[in-house]
Amino acid sequence: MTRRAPACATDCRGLPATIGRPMSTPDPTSIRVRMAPSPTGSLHIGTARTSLYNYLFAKHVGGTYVLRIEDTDVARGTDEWERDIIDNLHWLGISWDEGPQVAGGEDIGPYAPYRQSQRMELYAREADRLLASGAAYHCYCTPDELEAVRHEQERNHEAPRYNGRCLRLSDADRAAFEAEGRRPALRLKVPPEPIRFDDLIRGEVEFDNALLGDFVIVRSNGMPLYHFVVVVDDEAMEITHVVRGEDHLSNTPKHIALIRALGYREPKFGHIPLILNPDRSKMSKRKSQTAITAYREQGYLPEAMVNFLAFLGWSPGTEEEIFSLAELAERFEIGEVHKAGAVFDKDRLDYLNGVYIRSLADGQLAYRLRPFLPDALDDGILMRLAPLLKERLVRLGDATELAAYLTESDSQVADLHEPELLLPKGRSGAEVAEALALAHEALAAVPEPDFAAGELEAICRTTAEAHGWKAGDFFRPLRVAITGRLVSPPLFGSMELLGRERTLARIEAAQARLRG
RNA sequence: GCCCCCAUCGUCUAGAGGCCUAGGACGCCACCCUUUCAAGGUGGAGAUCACCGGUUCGAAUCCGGUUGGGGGCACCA
Repeated sequence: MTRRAPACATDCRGLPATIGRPMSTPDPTSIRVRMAPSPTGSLHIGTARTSLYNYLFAKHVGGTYVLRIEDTDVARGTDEWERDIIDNLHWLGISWDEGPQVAGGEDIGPYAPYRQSQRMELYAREADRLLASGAAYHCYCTPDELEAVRHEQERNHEAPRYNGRCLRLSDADRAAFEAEGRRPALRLKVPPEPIRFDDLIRGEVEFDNALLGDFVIVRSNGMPLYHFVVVVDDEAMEITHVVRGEDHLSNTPKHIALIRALGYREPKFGHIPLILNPDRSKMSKRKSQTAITAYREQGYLPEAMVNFLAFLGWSPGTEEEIFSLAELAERFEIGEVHKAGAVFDKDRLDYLNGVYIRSLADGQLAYRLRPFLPDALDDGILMRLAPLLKERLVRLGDATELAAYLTESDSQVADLHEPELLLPKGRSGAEVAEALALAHEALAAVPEPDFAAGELEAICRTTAEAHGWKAGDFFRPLRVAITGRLVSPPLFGSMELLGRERTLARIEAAQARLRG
């Protein structure tokens, strides 16, 4: 329990009551949104932000937030990723009203199950309906045949789309294919009509479905495909607003075609801008760090991450920039979301993380630092260490290096530096050895109980001054001797934490190094 | 290739016809503070609002085009 990463900072299960709006206002026009991650990898930054926007939208309007696991492609390792996704969403403080609350756990909500792999019957039934109504038809084309057609089309500069070969198969043709052992895929007969919809973020958008071609909705092995399944589930779960990434914008006309064929009610769509790599392409693993876990492991705070993510593509229209999750939910308007993509600016995340770290109370910081520091440092030390580190942490993980001198042995620390590192500019080894001797003498005179930062600083300053040393120059060799580094937490606090005995021993060791 | 979306400092953005000789933040550069590094303070550089045409007394803001960027066009999700 001691080494676990910090749990989500807020109540994971729901927003604090301070949100200013009753959470479960029974509204007849009740808004239902969903997040449908696919457990094919660790929670992605983009997925996290889409989840966040859905969450903020739902909370803002008092709607219901559904988590649905898009595990159509039941592959190995799915459970692991599902766990990762749920854990990290919780870590961010994002909660949902319906869906699996715990990885592998029971689905909670009136529309359960919320895992697609468990809803196959429904998909099969809906597919049959489409087939029966003539809105969909069997296609016996093989992948090779399809590819050949595609190549042909490319050569002729035509749009690469299905040529409708199987649209009018005779029973004899079908029987022949079946006899060959071919199993049919199911294609939607896409009506060649213009599709327009009013995007929550972009306004009116129009596509021409005549350009689409009949797409496959159920594979020849019986597995339903994504476009079909989302539409069926969204209807079944009575989703009213589909808020998703812009990469789905051009998929929307397919979905609308499906919705019409199935006789469903059309939800509102909102397509949020993509998060971009520094080169402005869609943020990808290849070019950026995309796993939320990776940020968590480095010691980014969930509050900072949420604040940062929320502002990639949205702003409250004021110059305020620090917002808690609850405050974001209060302010967030889906219609204010930008249309253009936003580059993931790590410098800005770093800055925000620093702001949040500095705003933490010492006890909170100590608690959150726990997973990043060795067990050898007990809670008492952590409490005293926290204020020393607070001003200089960008990530919690940076504490590891800053506090390393505490757990390293005296000889390790000595080995960390060349003797030259001890020398301030313009000072010789002999002079510095002299200074260390003076410091050692002065510090040795401080009895154990008085060995505290204030006292140590006073003594060292007096000593430096008495011997014509500039404070900075006098402190440098001490810092290097004690921490083995040129950069450290404040010197006297560091000494105090190290303790009298080890402090003196390290100064002696440094003196020895200068001599030898 | 086809379709769709987008376009304000390097980055995130404010701006919804006159308040803009375009504001803030990050980053960057100075200086101050200072025991290192940070943090903090002060100041600075940085955007002819992609470009070209309209509309208007007046346009970053409205319209059209161009260019550029992005996304999508699978028996992946």
